[in-house]
Amino acid sequence: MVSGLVATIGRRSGNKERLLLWIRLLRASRMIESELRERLKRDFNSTLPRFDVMAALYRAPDGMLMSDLSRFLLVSNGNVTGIVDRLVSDGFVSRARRDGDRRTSIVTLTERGRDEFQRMARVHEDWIGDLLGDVDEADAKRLSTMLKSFRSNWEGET
Amino acid sequence: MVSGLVATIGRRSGNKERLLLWIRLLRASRMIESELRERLKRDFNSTLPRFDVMAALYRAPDGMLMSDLSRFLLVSNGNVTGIVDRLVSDGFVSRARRDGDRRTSIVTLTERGRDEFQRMARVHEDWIGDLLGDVDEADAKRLSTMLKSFRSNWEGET
DNA sequence: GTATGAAATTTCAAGGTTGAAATATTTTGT
DNA sequence: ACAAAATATTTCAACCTTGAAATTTCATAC
Repeated sequence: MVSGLVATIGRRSGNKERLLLWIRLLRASRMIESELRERLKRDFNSTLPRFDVMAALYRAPDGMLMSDLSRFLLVSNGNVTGIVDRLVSDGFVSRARRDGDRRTSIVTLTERGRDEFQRMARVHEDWIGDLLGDVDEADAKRLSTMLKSFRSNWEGET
Repeated sequence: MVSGLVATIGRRSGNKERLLLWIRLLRASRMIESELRERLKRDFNSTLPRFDVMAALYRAPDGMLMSDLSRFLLVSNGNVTGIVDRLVSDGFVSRARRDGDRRTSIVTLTERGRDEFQRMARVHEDWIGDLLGDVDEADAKRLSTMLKSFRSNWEGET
């Protein structure tokens, strides 16, 4: 780390390819997200973030803390507050104060929430199958595997 | 299309794999986006949408119409208005009324805007190389190719 | 030339998103 | 017991995002 060459040395080969990959990755997920948003709105008068929260809660029958939701969904705490607020006022979700620790509240799907989510999930799976129809099963698996390894290796770097 | 089997017939095989792929795709791009957002804020006091607009304008020395930007970036018209407004007030971008058609205005990067974008772009490429470091060059190319075919085949469906 | 419709943009309300500050509660150190 | 640190959540301002309505200007038909 002695000369001005450091900046150059730091560059991996293949960064151009990675940049292109990132652009296409982003573009693909934007297109799909946009289509899903439209359909969720049209058919269920809902949104993707609401769907995500309900999906998380559906898989956790005993409920989740706000911070669990936030961590699992990779979004901020304040964000979850707002989404859950609206889901509560729609009767799909309930907050229960927990004795033992009065800072936290357990969030669960209501009966109505479960029903509504099941209706959405059924269609949602078909939509994805539809939107990703060009990717055949084998490719889907390979892509999936590549993306899986893709955890947050860089967390905590400068 | 005569029986209750229709719903089942409509399903492609491999939808489970596609669903998993979608979840991982979304998760990956969320993680990367979040990291980029943080770094752009920290080092340039900027945001991803601003970066995207500037990148588009950088590649179009003669400028773009608002609607070109909107189409190219896959975001709504109203959205672009706000982002460009803020870039203008920061002196990175300028709107020029065009004679011939007074409905439109040509948006271009200012001198300062070009400089600033170049500074950002240099670092940005390294960031992506860093964040996608686990994907080797060959995989990046394959993934890229798969995602490319991924245009909007479904546009205009029900 | 004048109405009528088309096109480009802006405005606006509602919701999503973050990061930081504020609140409330629990835990820990002494 | 008490102060201080840690934890869970909410609040808030600023920005992003959409879709629909409003505005301004242009093009077309008559």
